[in-house]
Amino acid sequence: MRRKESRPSELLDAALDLFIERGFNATRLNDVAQRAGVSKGTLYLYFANKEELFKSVIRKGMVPYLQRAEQLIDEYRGSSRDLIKQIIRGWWDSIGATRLGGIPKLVVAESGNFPELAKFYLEEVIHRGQGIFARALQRGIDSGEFRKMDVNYALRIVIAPVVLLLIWKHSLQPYERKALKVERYLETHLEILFDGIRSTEKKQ
Amino acid sequence: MRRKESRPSELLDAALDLFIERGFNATRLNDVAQRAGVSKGTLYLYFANKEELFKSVIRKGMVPYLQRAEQLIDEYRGSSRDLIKQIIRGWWDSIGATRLGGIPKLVVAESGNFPELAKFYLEEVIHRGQGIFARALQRGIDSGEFRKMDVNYALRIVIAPVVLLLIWKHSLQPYERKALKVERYLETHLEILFDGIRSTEKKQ
Amino acid sequence: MRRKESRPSELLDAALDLFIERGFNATRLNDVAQRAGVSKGTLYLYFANKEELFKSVIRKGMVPYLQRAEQLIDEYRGSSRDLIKQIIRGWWDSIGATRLGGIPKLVVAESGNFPELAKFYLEEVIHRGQGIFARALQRGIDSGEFRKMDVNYALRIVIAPVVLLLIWKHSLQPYERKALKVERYLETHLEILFDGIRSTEKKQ
Amino acid sequence: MRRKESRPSELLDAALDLFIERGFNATRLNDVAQRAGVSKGTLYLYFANKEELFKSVIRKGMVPYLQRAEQLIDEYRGSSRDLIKQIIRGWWDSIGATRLGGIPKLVVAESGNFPELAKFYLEEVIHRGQGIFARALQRGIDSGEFRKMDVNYALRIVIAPVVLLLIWKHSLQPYERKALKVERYLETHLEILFDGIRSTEKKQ
DNA sequence: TATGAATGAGGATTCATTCAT
DNA sequence: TATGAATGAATCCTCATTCAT
Repeated sequence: MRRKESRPSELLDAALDLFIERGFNATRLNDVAQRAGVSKGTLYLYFANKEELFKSVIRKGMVPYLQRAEQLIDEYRGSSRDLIKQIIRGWWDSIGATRLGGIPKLVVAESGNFPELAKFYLEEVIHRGQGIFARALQRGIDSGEFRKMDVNYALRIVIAPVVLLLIWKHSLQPYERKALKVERYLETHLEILFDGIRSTEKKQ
Repeated sequence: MRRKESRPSELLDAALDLFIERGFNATRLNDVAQRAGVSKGTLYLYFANKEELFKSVIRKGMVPYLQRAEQLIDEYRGSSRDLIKQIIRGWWDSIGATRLGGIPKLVVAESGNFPELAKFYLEEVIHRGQGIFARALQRGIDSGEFRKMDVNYALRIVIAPVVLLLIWKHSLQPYERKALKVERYLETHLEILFDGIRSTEKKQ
Repeated sequence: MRRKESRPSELLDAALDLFIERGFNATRLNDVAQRAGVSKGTLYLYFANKEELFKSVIRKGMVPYLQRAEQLIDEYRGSSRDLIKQIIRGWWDSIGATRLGGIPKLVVAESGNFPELAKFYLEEVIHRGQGIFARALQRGIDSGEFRKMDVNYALRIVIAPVVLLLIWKHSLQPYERKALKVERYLETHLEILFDGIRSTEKKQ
Repeated sequence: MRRKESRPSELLDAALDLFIERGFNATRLNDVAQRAGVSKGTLYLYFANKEELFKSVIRKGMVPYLQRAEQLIDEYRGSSRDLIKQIIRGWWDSIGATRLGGIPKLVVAESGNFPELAKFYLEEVIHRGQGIFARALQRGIDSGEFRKMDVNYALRIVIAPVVLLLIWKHSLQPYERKALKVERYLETHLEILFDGIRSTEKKQ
């Protein structure tokens, strides 16, 4: 079969599965090739080496969502509270609940071995994601919905439980007896959060 | 000739350093041995294989702190708010700011490859740590300091920012331009948290 | 679309360049194809495999000169000394100073891996070349110009410095600080040679 | 078996055999190890990689002879003609007729792939060897035995037939029907040579 | 004829583990 | 106990060759 265009995507798909399932080191290129239904050599037609394949997997996985989130925030008309809720829920639905949710853990695990990847991820994903939350928080402060705060630190507190949930799900959760109820987890987080950052100025 | 009793401890120390610095796979037993000042063969007198060494490193690292935290909570007499603050600050000071802080990231990264380790860590460290926060939160609810809530989920929200901070510090932080101010980060977290979970019943 | 007749020649040209530049093993068929402006597959339309291509390159390179040298000796009317001079100078000008000069080194280097090529080269090039010098020397002996000698050995002494010069030029010379003056080298060789083989019978 | 000291030498011996027999590329490290009676991994205890092994083989092979030749020339008391004869005959006996005789061809064949080796060989072997002949020739000129000549070029003519003989023996000779009589070859060379360079000044 | 995507055998290299000393 | 030389399984990567189009 000969299909140059669709190949890379198929290879990345197979690679994503295996990298998430086994990590970088334990993933055999042979297995990636087999899962994609091609031979080992074919991988090398599209990716210079294992490392480049890995980086491509990460790149392809995260960027699309960020674009959608940035668009949402540009167009949103409701309360900032609802905006943040929606971003987080959307995040979970399109990343967290899918295979892509394994990427953050993967990046964390391999950051030491791939400085270049770490930098790329930091700038193209983390900083960009932080920017989204910074804007959402600032929007709420400006509107009087949220109290004044150091946005750069507050945003980390907003994000942390969700990121850790992702990491958890792809590391220790599988060994846990009872499943975590994601819905309730996020709800608890958002409740505490919005109570914790609501504006107190005009409240009685 | 060194005392044989201290030998395993020296090996674990050297191994901890390297596992944290390079991860499990990239750590060469040769280097561990060298750093401990012994030969490669000697490692095998004390640990059956690399995997056992790794598990021992993790075991030794985390348990002592938990004991202290459990003791603190038994004896504490002040407000629950202060108790939680103290646990978190103590956690940071005795774990987060030391080499041991690298362990959570390490466990997360290798959990897929070491199911047994994952289970051990889950039960001996995570569950035990969660228990500490569960008790502290319940204490506050019982005393009317905190509002009623699902303690099992709330405790995760309490812990998440601190754990993620640890993971961050040992993964992507090193590639970040400007350092994160831990003090302010924790402060922001605690402020939002205590505002978010304070009891509203009797407040004016 | 190019004329099909010239295609093989273009391929051989490209191959010669690369074989001489990099040797047999280090020459990538991909590069040969690219340099000839065709695709890799096309090579296989004209040559069964890399080895056949290699042999064709060698064949094509050396044979034409030999024909000219044989013709020269048939027709020559001057002294044998001048004849030999002319053969050697012609050899250098039409082979040594061109890309073809790299062939002897190539054959020497790969002879162990290509017995068939070695045999071909031995018979079609070496023996034929030796025949030329044998005739030239015998001609001089017969005419009383040169002293009697074992022509089969003497011819090797005549040839050796020139062949080694070729090999040298394509192996270690490139790493040498100062260039060798070919003109003077050949001159020195011929001077010693003709003094060494001149007839002494009727002198003074 | 454990014998750190003698190991490298055994490995180099095995490697020399195979490199000469098959060339660099076609030599399998596996075979080298087997011939030396060790495992593949053991090779890497003593040589960083195949290239280093190759260079070590060359280094070890040639240097010892040069030292002996230099010593000979320092101490020699007879005629320059006999000195040169003795050097060449010694060269053949201790290098040419042994396994070591394959090294020049090897170096020539691989020079393009190993610039570093080429430079090393050029300086440590070729230049040093040329120096020996330069001194011997100059000695003869000074004593009036040889006529005046450009020593730097003449020495190459002296050496060429011997070097080419070595290369020949290890490349195309094996495919030749009848063996070359080395003795007569060298004799022929020396005869022509000494006749060609003898002093004519006072000779009657 | 011509293409170039796909193949897969083959080999260098690494390193956890063993074991004779 | 301690050593460190020796092992060899395991895997990434290359590239000549094939063949569907």
